Parts: sequence; structure tokens; C-alpha cells
Amino acid sequence: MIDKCLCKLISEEEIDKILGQLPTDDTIAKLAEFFKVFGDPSRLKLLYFLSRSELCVADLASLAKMGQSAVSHQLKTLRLSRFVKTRKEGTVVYYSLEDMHIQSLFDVALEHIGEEV
Amino acid sequence: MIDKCLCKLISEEEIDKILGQLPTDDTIAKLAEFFKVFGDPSRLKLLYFLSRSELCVADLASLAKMGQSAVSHQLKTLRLSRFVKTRKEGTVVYYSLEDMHIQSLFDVALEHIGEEV
DNA sequence: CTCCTATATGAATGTATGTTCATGTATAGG
DNA sequence: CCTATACATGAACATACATTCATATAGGAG
Repeated sequence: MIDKCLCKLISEEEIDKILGQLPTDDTIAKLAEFFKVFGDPSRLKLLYFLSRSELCVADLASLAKMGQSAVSHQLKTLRLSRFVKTRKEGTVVYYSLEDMHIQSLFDVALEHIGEEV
Repeated sequence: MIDKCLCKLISEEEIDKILGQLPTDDTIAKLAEFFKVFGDPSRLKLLYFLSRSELCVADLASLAKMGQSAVSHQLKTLRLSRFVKTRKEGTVVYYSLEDMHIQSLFDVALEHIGEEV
């Protein structure tokens, strides 16, 4: 854990300042959880479809070419992280996006990987 | 895979349009890889420190309270996904951010999880 | 009440991933 | 050369995670 070096590119005061402004472990953990949700192709697909239309579970499974159970599990993840919301109608559960920041996230990511959508 | 329902909330034409505009599997995979990099607390910490200063491996390990090997492994991940770049000086390797979109990513994420940095 | 459909969920399984440990490589100093 | 330092890397291990399978729940149709 304790490595030498201390390259002295920056001063002690600067180090203290950087450490002082370091987000708490809790905030960092939440940030990681946030991004982890987007780190799976299946979830990204589901989010894409939901960005285009409110959809029920079966239709999401059909569009994403995934099993119903897999979709349901992933939607649970998306629900718990508050990216999607649900509306129930009889036995059908309709999912839609809760958070509209998603598109801007994708924009930054696509720019980085150099794709023109 | 083939589930029933077809809730008909949207028309066939709309479905075709949505499927037609679906990014390729390759693009989706790259997007997921992009976000996966941010889905780990250790890497987030390292990126935070690098967003404040160019730093060598040992100092990063010291700041992040991580082992040198762990830091080196994670820096490799960050290098391969082109988030950081290196500069060598003797035996010391200095890392710095390659990509400046990172801060805007964090802003969106922090807004979502409801933290005031 | 009974059956069917839509969805959720728990257990099991295979795979991916982060850290550690041991070691390899490269460079500076004596 | 020889040694020490800085960093990289491969194997091993433990954990996390995505999917599947089987089953549970809940609501509508008859």
C-alpha cells in the first residue's frame, strides 16, 4: 500500500487539496453503480427501445431478442437504479424511461468511441 | 425468445423504424465497454486524481490507497480504452487524462444520483 | 373456481472481473 | 556489472454478474 516515489510534481498542499476534494467513498460507490448499469449491452438495448417508446416486458424481449426472464431481471436492475418507471394495466406492465439525461450520456460516449450514431 | 403480447401500443411501422435505427451490435458493445470502465470505484478514484494532476503510478497508488499492482492493472484498462495517456521519464511513468469529456459524464451522473459533488 | 397470460423471482451455472502474489523488464546509480 | 527502484504482467483466487430454468404470483376470461 505504501509506495515510495512521491514524484514531487505537485506540492504537499496540492496533494492535500486534491484529497480534500475527493468525493466520499459513498459518492464514488454510487457513481460506479450508476455507470455499471450502462456497462451491459442488453441493458443498453432495453434503454434504447424505451427511449423510443413505452413498452411492455414481452415486447421488449421480442425487440431485444432476449428471454422474458432475462428482460425482467434487467428491468429490475433498471428500476432499482431509477432509470425506468412502470405503469400497470391488467397483467401488463409498461416500462418507460424515468431519466432524460440518458441521451446526453450516450452522446458523450459515442463521441469518445468515435461513432456517428 | 418469442414472446406473445405485441401490445400494439405502437404500430408495425414504428417498430420497424425503431429497429432500423437501433445501433449495430458493435456500437452497442463499444458503448457498454465505455461505461463499464467507469463502473468501478477504483478506476473512478484514479480518474479523479488524474483529472487534478499528472501523476506517476506510485503516487496514484498512494493517493488511492491501492497496491501498486492493482493500480498498474487498472491503468492498463484505462490506457486500452484510451482514457489516459502516458509520458515516460527515466523509470517513472506519468499518467494523465486523454479525454476531457469525463467531467461532463460525472456531472450527469452526479445529477442523477442527487449528490452535490 | 379454473385456466391462461404476463410478469417476477429464486436457484443454479458459466463467465467476467478485481486484487494479490510472485516475478519479469527497464533504467538509473554506484 | 550489480543493485535498487518503478512499473508491468501472468497466474491464482474470490467475488460479482448475466442468463437460463423452474416456479411463483397476479389478473382477466370463461
